[in-house]
Amino acid sequence: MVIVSAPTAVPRTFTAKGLATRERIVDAASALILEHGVESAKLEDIQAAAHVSASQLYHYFDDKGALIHAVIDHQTETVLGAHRPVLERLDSFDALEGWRDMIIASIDSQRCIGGCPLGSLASGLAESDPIARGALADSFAQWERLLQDGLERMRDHGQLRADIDARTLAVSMLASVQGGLLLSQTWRDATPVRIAVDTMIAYLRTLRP
Amino acid sequence: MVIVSAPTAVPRTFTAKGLATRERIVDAASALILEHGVESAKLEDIQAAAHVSASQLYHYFDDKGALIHAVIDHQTETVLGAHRPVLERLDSFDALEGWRDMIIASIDSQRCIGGCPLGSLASGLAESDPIARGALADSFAQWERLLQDGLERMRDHGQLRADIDARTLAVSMLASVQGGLLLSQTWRDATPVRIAVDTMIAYLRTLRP
DNA sequence: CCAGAAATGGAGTGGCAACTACAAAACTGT
DNA sequence: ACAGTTTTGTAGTTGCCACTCCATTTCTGG
Repeated sequence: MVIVSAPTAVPRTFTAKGLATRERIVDAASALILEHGVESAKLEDIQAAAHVSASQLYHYFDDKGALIHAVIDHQTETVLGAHRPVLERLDSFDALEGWRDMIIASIDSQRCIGGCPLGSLASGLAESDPIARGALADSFAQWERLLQDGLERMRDHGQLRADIDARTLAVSMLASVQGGLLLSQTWRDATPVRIAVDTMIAYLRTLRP
Repeated sequence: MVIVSAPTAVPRTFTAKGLATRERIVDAASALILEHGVESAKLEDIQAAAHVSASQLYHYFDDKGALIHAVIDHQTETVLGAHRPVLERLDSFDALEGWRDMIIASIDSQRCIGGCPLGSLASGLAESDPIARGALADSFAQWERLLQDGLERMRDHGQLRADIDARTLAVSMLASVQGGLLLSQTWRDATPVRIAVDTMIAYLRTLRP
């Protein structure tokens, strides 16, 4: 059997109703994946949670991988969407502590289940889905960028010395958040992430002019 | 059907040859799980890598879960076994940098694949296997203890102020390592973990007497 | 209002991977 | 040497779960 015409994916067009259904699926998948892990989340459960049938799921996504990629995009928007407004206003240590409180409130509201939506996805997909790893690498890069810009703003506001390396500090803060959330998830206790971020903030205080 | 006698697991006894086979299986499973992730690692591949048949695998382990628990114990011993001798000699900033170099050499030798063996297992099992989560929580606690003791030794050697909170700093360092390794794994670049640990060391330098 | 398209229902099916059955071989202690 | 035990080989089987098929209903544009 020879494929004659190019197998270009038909550019599917969705109605508003269709898009709403698609969104319901992604929402349900995001929640179940966060709660049970990427690999343990079954499509059947996602269908039930989203109140859709199997045919609907496959109407909107080619396969499970495509759904997971949509979940990555969704969680990236959710996480960055929550952090962006806070980090874009970063200009003082008070604001920085507000950011820390947001992180703690977030993990606390989940009872430490699931950890960081992006961190869990990254860890669970990095070695089995190269495309997913690339997408998550990009998500982390955006997050890091927000932190870097925020730290530079703090510097420009005279809160930090002029010679700080904002990029290095941003990577360190992101690592502290991710590692702290992993420990909090494993220990089922929000303390570690609070300690990790507080320690980074304490370090930044030593970098005041 | 009523179970009359208590279903106490028969305390199986293995010969030296049997234990060697069991070890081969755990070694192969550890490597494949690190390379492909917990859920993606197939028993069939593990059998092939360990050169054992299915019956052998089930002779030594009740099921896949039991094998994974053995892998957790194995990786805990591998990681802590590597860090223990270094952390037990922690008494200076030079020694601390030696520890950092060990971590970087380790992730580099794996080409950033798999990240931290314990971190990946924790993230992949925390929401699907409570027993595994508990075991890994304990592994992290032991690791943190080693760090805490090391920091206290540095303090006692006059390298750190007397009023430092070693426990808090140990948690922060562990979080930096874990978060750094996750970023390194995702970005396929050892730089993040180096930055994360170096930043923590820089902070400790501000805590000298 | 009516054709074509999109959305949905629901009962499949196929493949894979965890797990089992059973017998033979290799070992161990006496 | 031999009885019992441990180790191993081979060839299944079973259940789950991602994915499919086709009919039906609902929607949209002209």
